[in-house]
Amino acid sequence: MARTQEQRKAATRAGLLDAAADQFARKGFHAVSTDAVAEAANRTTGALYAHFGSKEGLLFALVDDYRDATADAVTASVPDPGDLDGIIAAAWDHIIAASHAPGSPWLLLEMELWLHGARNDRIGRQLAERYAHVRGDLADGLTAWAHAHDTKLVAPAPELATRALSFLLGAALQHRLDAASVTAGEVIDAVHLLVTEPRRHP
Amino acid sequence: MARTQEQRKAATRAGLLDAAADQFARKGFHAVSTDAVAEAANRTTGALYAHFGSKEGLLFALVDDYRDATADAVTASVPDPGDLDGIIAAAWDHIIAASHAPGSPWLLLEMELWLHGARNDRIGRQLAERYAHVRGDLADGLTAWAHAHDTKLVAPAPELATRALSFLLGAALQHRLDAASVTAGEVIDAVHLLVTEPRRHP
DNA sequence: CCACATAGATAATCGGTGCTATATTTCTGG
DNA sequence: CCAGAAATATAGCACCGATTATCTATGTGG
Repeated sequence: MARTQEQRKAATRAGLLDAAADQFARKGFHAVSTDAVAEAANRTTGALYAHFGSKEGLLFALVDDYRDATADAVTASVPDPGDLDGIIAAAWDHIIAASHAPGSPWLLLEMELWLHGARNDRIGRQLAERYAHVRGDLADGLTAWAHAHDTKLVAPAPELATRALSFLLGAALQHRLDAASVTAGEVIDAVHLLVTEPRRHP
Repeated sequence: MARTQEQRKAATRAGLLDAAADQFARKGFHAVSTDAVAEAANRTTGALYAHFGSKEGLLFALVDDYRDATADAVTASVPDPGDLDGIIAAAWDHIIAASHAPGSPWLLLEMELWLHGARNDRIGRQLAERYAHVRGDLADGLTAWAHAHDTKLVAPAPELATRALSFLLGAALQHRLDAASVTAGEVIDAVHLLVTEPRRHP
């Protein structure tokens, strides 16, 4: 096990952040003890405090990492930009399902962090950047799609991106509480409607 | 002060619930102590525990009350069913602004409770009912509007209600982190688009 | 190999918090 | 008015959890 110090450090840091993400998502920041996070990462609070200084520092680091890491995860998971409905369906799947690790409560962490962002300026700014980044990627995807299909977008791409993201988020919230209340088909229809030229004439 | 016991009790209960709603919204359930809630209501933890038995009991009661109280607040706040854009604008204002008490973090409480609902079956069911109720009211409003204007809705009213609610929620989330990222006009346009027959000129 | 530096583990402190047992105030029925 | 009941207050306990010194292990440069 001749790991370099740097590797060791990075591994613990990553492990702690992963554990924190998981626990914070499942139980909420304040309901999770530093011991619980450390134990889940097979480390101790000593390591945690050496890395992050405080429990809040752990949260800040998590938000930072989170912003950089998952920013383009949604858009990257999209298969190919051929079929718009396919893209929407993939995005929807990605949001409501755990995406990466099965059972990982993605949406829960998203909302947990959103709440902290709404209550803490520093976190709020980080998240705002993150959302802006996601919208940017989405907007790029839309313009690329429109270009590839020789279609004109009904509104500026950034606005359409905001539209799509808004709808997907809100639908996911409702879906989580009552899966029957929102079907994938309805989501696809609605986002399609928000983004494309109306097919019918007045 | 010859208040009857019943009045006293009811007032205390209401005061505690109000204080809990406010504090939970601002800081989060686990970050708020029972003492803090009691003090904010000018009572003591003795009264709190006599009424709700436990801190979690207070949360349950809050969710219950919340469901019944604010269910039709959104739809009731709508001025008159004449102008659809006006209705949407009012709903949007209601969601992003504090609605009732100025400065009351409505959306924060909404999301705080949503998180607890996603983590706790009992709360989740309550909230699911609440959301269903809101959608129901919204759907009724839409059918009434369509009827009054002799228009046909593009899809079944319940689906349109889900659409509108989805978009409004998701837009509110983004708006809270970055007010500039979502404008009222964009919201109105989008919801309009989701609900009405496509038309090229106003 | 060996001193040093760095990463991580241990264990104790200390304030805070949920909750309970008991006292006190406030109403009600006679 | 006055018991008894109901609503709320008071005080304190038992525990937990964030933080911090301090100690041990692990890699590193000479």
